[in-house]
Amino acid sequence: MKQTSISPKSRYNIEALARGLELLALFSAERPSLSLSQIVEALPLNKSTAYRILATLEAQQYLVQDPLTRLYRPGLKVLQLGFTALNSLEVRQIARPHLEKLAQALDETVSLAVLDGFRTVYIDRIRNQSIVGVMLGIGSSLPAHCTALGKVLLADLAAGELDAMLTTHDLRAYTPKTITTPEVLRVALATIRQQGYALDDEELSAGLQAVAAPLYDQTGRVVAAVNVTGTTLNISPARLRDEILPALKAAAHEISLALGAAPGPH
Amino acid sequence: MKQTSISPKSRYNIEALARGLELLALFSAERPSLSLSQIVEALPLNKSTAYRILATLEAQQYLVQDPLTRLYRPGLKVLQLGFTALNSLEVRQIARPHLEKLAQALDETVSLAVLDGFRTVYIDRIRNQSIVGVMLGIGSSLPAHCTALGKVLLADLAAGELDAMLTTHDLRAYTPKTITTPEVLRVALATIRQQGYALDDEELSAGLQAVAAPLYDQTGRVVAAVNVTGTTLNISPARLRDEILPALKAAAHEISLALGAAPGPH
DNA sequence: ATGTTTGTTTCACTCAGTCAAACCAATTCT
DNA sequence: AGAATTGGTTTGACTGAGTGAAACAAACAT
Repeated sequence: MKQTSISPKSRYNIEALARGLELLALFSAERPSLSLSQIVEALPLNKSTAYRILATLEAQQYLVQDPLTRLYRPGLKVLQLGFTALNSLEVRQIARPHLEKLAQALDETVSLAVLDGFRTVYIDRIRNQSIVGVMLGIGSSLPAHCTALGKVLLADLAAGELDAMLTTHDLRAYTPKTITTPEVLRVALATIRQQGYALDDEELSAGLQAVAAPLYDQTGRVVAAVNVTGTTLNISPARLRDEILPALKAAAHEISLALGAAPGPH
Repeated sequence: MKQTSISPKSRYNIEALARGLELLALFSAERPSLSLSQIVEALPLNKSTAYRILATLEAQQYLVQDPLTRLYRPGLKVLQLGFTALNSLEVRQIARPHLEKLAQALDETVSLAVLDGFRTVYIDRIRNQSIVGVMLGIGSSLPAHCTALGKVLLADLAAGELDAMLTTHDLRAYTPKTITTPEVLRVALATIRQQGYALDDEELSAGLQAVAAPLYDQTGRVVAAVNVTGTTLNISPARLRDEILPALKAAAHEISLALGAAPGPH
């Protein structure tokens, strides 16, 4: 991402630590537990080095090892940390009650997300009881170009930032409707910027629809976004326009105010 | 557990990594963001060493630095990891629907926890809408001796394990009703073990009541515990005995079965 | 202006981290 | 059964990565 070629802070990188953190980051929803050998083949580490890293992570309770299978998985320390991270996001704290209100009023699932590079990271969600819908948990992420949330967040980037993103990430197609070219995306973002919301009509997954609106803070920058999701079945274009969109925009505006944004025609 | 007294795995400890992890663990709900100097005074680290560790953690997205205040706070990587940790706890996955059912039936807050050393760590919770109640989030922890959950979990420890705990942790009093001596605790745990549930009558906080029941897995060990909490106002002794306790025990039994425990008179 | 605090950078010394390779214990194959 | 394979644990020697002291810079308070 940032390439201050000559004097990056990364000059201070301490390798033993970096390796340990990389190892830790190997664990994911798909690979919740790993063996020493899996780790060694996934990372360019010597077996004994990996072993020592594991021992250290385990001693610190960042990992626990199942004594039978010898498999490692994230420990409670990680959990604990994760939640302090979550709670340190003040956007979330502030937005929470408004999201609840919105979700209740519409009886639909409402989510809150921030941008991390070119990815949309979910940081909160109030679900309705419908069976179908996004199954992604808090903390997980999706490419930004194919979600309403992502597009709203991208729309506020400086031109240069967006350019950088577009050269390093390609716009993978998830459905026939996914935006796959930089040109089309740029146009879409311009529209979104002026209309103050974004739509996702089956760009990520067939049958899935979403509307998202940006949240502004004191500085006038977009710091997060809220969306309402539903299936093509229970959200008609009419309902979306007449009921959902106004409620969403109102909620987003309220939250922005609570975040200290100047009242204005967002 | 095996104690090859002079050959603990900790011999493999790699210090640079350990220090980094300790630094990371400094962040908590109370101290969600820290400056370099705060860190240096909290840990036995040289300023420049701490600086390098911070740089490394930041490069790996484990921390982010507010460019204005220079304060560091946990990054999204940590969040992400935290949730994979949470989801890797299969107890939680399995218990979830039963907890929801229980919470709905009683219209009270229901929590799920595991034991970590001498602490009770909350790993899930379904809240009711009442204003008062435990304000602790998932991932946070409390001393085990003063909560119903904790006592249920302690009750299953081997005598030796409990002894070890009691010598290293003292039983801090949170209210006049808190159990503060090992002898009393041992007696209480024996009772709990045979009756299959634990009560907490204002042992942690005045006005707060809880009942907890253990969850068993295939091996017959207690792996987690469920509880129902409420205030002394809305939970009468009668209601507790006649309505809540039976429902709780039934739910716990169901979950245990789902975890593969042998059906039996728990 | 002057002192104080906090963050950044440099540098020389040495010990911590690394890799290769041996070792051991289970599995699986013949 | 023995042989071969796989995955985990342990050792030791070499050396560069990590360390602390101390100088430097910038921000802040007085």
